[in-house]
Amino acid sequence: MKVTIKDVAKRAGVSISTVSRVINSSKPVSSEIHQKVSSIIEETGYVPNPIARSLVMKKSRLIGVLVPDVSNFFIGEILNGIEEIGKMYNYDIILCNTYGDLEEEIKYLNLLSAKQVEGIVFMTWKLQEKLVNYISKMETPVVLINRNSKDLDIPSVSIDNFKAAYEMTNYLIENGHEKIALIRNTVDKDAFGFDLYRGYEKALKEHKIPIDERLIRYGYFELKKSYEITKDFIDENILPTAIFASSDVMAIGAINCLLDHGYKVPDEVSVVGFNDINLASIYRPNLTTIHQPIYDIGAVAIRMIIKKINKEPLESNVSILPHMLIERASSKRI
Amino acid sequence: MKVTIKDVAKRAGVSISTVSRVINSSKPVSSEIHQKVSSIIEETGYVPNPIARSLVMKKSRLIGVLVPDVSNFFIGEILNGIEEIGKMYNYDIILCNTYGDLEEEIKYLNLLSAKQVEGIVFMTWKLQEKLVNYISKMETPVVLINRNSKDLDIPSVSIDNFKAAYEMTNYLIENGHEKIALIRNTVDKDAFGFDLYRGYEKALKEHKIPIDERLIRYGYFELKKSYEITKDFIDENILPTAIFASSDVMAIGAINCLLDHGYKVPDEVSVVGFNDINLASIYRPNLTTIHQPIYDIGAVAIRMIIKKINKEPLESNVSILPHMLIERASSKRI
DNA sequence: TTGTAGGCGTTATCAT
DNA sequence: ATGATAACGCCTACAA
Repeated sequence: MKVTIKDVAKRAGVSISTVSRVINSSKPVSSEIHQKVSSIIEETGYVPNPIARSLVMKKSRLIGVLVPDVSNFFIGEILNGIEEIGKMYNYDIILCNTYGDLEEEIKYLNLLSAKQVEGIVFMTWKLQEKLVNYISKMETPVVLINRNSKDLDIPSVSIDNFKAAYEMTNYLIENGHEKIALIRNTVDKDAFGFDLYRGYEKALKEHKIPIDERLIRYGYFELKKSYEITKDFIDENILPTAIFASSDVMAIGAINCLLDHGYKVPDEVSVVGFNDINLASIYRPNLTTIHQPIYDIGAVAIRMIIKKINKEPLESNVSILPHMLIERASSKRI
Repeated sequence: MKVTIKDVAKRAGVSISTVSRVINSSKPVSSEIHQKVSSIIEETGYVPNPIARSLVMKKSRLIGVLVPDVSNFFIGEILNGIEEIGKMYNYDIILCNTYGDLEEEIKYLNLLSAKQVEGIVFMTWKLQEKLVNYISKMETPVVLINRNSKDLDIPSVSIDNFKAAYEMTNYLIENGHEKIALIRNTVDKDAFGFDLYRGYEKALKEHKIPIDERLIRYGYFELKKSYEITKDFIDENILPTAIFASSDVMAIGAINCLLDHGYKVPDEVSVVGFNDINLASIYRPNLTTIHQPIYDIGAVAIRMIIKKINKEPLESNVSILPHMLIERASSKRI
């Protein structure tokens, strides 16, 4: 049987209030009683029941984390940041996998707030409007990951995807590329990575390079799809000199396809990615990519949610973290 | 303000017990009252407070998951299995990152059981004896992942690492290799992967191939270390014809080194891995490796812990899942 | 079938 | 400084 505060009180010959006081040092307790109670807590191995505590305090010290795929390379690194900082503030993390499915997301959003989590860190591939409305109405504070939601009033943290894509496209152009394919995530405006398209477009326009719609395709976050797209470029005989993939994984899909079909990377085709997941520097050739401070994204997100929980003001509703273009072996000047 | 069972009772003009009964269908309720209460629950959006419920039921419907590194490729895939099956049984997952540090592990083990989790899925790189003793004494049920603990009375799930390594070594030998390096994880007997060494040894012995201690090194789970080891083989002029790494990631470290130094894989050196993480078939050359049913390992583990929670008997204390040697492009006959 | 009341383990507000 | 006691929201004998 678990020992409770009552047991301790009884054995110490004091009231439970006193025991509570020494546990929480919420009010002064005479040092001899403090001694006694402490030693009894020690010997009985008493630990306060956090559930009972939550009930009266109305605080669960739980933060829900909703992600579309735990095993995703990018997300795993973010989770590290979330978990570590959460623990630092004495919060535990409840992890939920949504598969990016809208219904699952709403279901879990409900479930979590019913479970009395104090806040929710939310990440998804596609932030549909329905979801935004839903979240805005929730009482539990939510922060979004990897979403520039200046227009929304939901706090969020991410890099400046638009600018990063703009820089990457410029980099390719400055290295002599004109036929630059873009492998986007999805068609949807509300999907993760839409800003990349805008950045790409702007760079091309500024350099007066006409946009070739045939070179803009959708990889749906999948390595395999990206592989197929690249194969299509080959088959359709429109292989560009550079491929800009919206994620490192899709960049690798493209490179794999190229290598499998006898093309040299980067000698014949430059391929660049986005995110700089660990894999980007493990894979050969190393990926030229946009470095995101992935761990920090998680860390900042959970810090924001904790601030929201404590009703502290956020410096800014959207936190934009710095990115960096990293040139490695998968791209070259032509 | 959150609506409680009292509010519902009041508005329905019944007692809270009646409301409780319709929520849990624990006892018969006349259909008209049932109607009424239901509709009020509907319109108020009442949701039972799981914390209050936990307190009286002494069940939190929470399962703790302790892993050494969330962002590890192998672990991410396991988490998918854990999360999905957990949800299926209406359990939530509390995720903790231990970094494989003994003190952290013990700390979290305590923390979790204090948090009233009903069970714990535990994974670590090094299962020190101290930890085993500790776990055996815990009241909260624990199941170990990826550990053949026939000798322990702690339930566990994994593949037959010994047999898998034996098969892999045999495979290499049958393909003409005699100089086979083994990149182990760590020196420790209690570390994850010790059985691989035994399997390797047995295969060599059976084929009367003398064991060359210079070819057995320790990569400590790290790609970088494995890279360095391979570099050492080159520098010391003892590069074998085959390298058997205890993990896919370390196999990739070895291959990267080989490629960087102008060696052809698999033409000059065969390199094989272990685990078959997603990356194994993404990386080029594709890795010959031991396939583990990674998702299932997580799924089985959580099923076991749920059985333990419900005090149902386990068919077996150790669950050994099937593995498979997958031959891909990183190895060849010589 | 329905309601009353006690209890789950804490914290917090009163008195004392 | 210490001790009763009332919450917190829910479940469950027991009574009616």
